[in-house]
Amino acid sequence: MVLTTEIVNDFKNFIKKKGLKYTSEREEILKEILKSKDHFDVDELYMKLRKKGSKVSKASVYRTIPLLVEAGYIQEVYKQDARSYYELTLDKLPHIHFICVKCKNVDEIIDKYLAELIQKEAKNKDYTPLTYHLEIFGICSNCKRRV
Amino acid sequence: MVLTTEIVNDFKNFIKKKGLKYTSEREEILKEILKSKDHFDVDELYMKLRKKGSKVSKASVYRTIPLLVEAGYIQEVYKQDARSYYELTLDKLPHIHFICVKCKNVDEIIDKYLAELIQKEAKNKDYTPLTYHLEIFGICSNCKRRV
DNA sequence: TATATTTTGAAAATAAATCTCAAATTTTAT
DNA sequence: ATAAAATTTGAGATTTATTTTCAAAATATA
Ligand SMILES: [Mn+2]
Ligand SMILES: [Mn+2]
Ligand SMILES: [Zn+2]
Ligand SMILES: [Zn+2]
Repeated sequence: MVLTTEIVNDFKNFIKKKGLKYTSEREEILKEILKSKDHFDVDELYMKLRKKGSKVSKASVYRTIPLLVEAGYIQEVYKQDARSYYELTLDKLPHIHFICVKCKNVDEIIDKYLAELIQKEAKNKDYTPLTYHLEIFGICSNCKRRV
Repeated sequence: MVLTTEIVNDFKNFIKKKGLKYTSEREEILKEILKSKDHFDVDELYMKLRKKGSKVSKASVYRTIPLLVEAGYIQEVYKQDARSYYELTLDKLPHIHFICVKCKNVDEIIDKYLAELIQKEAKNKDYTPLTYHLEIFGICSNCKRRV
């Protein structure tokens, strides 16, 4: 577990180092994302902020996300219905996403051999891996039962 | 190597079995796709058809693709810049896509342990896998050299 | 405090994918 | 072969996530 205040401070330094200005909107968005437990899209995040009384615009949410990706706090994990979903990178091991094509539920699986496999293939191609997605589309056990 | 005429005939049967009508547009689109050697999006496919003098509309291309996916001839392999890319499933082993974030080049890697890993995890979750994508984003060897 | 620079919100623009609907085509029935 | 029924087509309109525009507001610097 990493402290929110510490992350917020690191982000401030990241922003400053890039010659950008540290704004309350950027901080609000980061703090809200740090509370997320699973996958989110821009609209969900924006709605959560509004419900708390925040006045941030959707445009600012869209503009802040690439900064948080670059800073390494979040990652785009998959796209569904032409929408991008993100998740916190912190405290998380790289994992597989099982996406049920019936109910759209997304399940996470940690496989300890996956990272090795990727490192091996990347080295073989002289490729520097940054991030990866393994998405498996199929039918979940719930949906198999109720046919 | 599978014969085009044989595939075209199978597709005709597939369409008929679904109670749909077999049209010259659907056949044209399938034949063009069968010539593809790598990944394509709807626009590229549509442009190739038009250059050959075909009169098919983009709407028909969009409408035929899900049929070809359902029939198992093609697969959506990744999304880039809000666009879906497809490839022929025929004669191809499941593979990894290395996507260079600098030059956008996509490289294919066949890993013989990947399919096993997926089967193992799916069985563990009582999940029926249909398709999967493993995309690795990073920097390719070419782009590493010219910094 | 004044100045320069960046960021913001609101609304317009963009673009891939989907939808609409009358005309054309395919299939089935006669 | 011909007619009727059903589906598909092309063209353009619509949808919707994301990006862009730009004047006003906020931030950083002097
Ligand atoms: Mn996840
Ligand atoms: Mn491929
Ligand atoms: Zn399900
Ligand atoms: Zn490259």
